Amino acid sequence: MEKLINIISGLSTLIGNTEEEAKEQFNLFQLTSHQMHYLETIHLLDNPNITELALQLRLSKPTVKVAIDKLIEKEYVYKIRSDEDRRSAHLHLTEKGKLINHMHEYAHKRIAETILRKLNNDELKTLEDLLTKVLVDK
Amino acid sequence: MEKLINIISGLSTLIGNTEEEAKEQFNLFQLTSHQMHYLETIHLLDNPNITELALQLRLSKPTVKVAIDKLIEKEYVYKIRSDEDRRSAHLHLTEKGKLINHMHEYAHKRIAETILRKLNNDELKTLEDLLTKVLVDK
DNA sequence: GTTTGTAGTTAGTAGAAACTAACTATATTT
DNA sequence: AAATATAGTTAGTTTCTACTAACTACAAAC
Repeated sequence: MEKLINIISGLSTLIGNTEEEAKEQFNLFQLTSHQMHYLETIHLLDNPNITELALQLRLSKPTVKVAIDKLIEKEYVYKIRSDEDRRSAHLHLTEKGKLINHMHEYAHKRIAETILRKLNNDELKTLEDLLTKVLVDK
Repeated sequence: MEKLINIISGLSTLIGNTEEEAKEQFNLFQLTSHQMHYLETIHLLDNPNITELALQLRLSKPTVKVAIDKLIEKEYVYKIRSDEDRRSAHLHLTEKGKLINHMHEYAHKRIAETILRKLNNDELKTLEDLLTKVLVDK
């Protein structure tokens, strides 16, 4: 188990650093880590309304409202009023807002490249199968 | 490559979520994510002084100084004045501050357990060998 | 159709987190 | 030894981040 934990630690560092670098690449356009987290959570929850977002982030609705207003102002997010419940509005990422996902994709691609550089075809196939086994149904 | 990227994405999510959960476990003792990042960076830089820490975090020295004062107050960090340059002081984590590392270790252990549950001995050995190959000398 | 509930907003406030400018104390350079 | 530079600190300010209380508009329950 000791060895496995060390490997996971290494993997965690590799992924963390690569994501960090990717953020810096994309960070040219001014966003705080908090604001990035908002964008990620909107993506994760698949267009939540303010109440759902506040719940997930464990913040009050006014706090989230103010933060979202700034992201709307900066054109990372827009609102669509719900037809089913006209009190409510769903949050969507603009193209600019979706860059946050591209950022993660970019990081993952870079890690994939590292792996491809280190392994031959057979090894790659084996690694994919094993990791798939690890990841299925959580 | 597509398949590999998806696997990495899954792995990244698994690690991210597990670290997140671990943080919540340990979060009983009041620390903001910013403050945790300070502790992690002090560990990463291996007892930096204020100037080095500010440089790494890309913040001004007064900002970092104020933040560190609070962490000292709360007994997560202490300072040792340098003998070589008596203007300077190095930052150290207290036992309480080192919990931040235990937190990561705890997350990694939990991931290891997930893997052990999914794979048999042969598969585990193969996975370890392959990932070791991926991780060596970056 | 009146009451009660819910989504979102507005206003006001408190504390945290960032900055610049200017200071003290120690080191280094000339 | 005087001038310059560097580490850390202090003071003052601005912006960000969070909250509660109270409001509007719509929905649901009675």
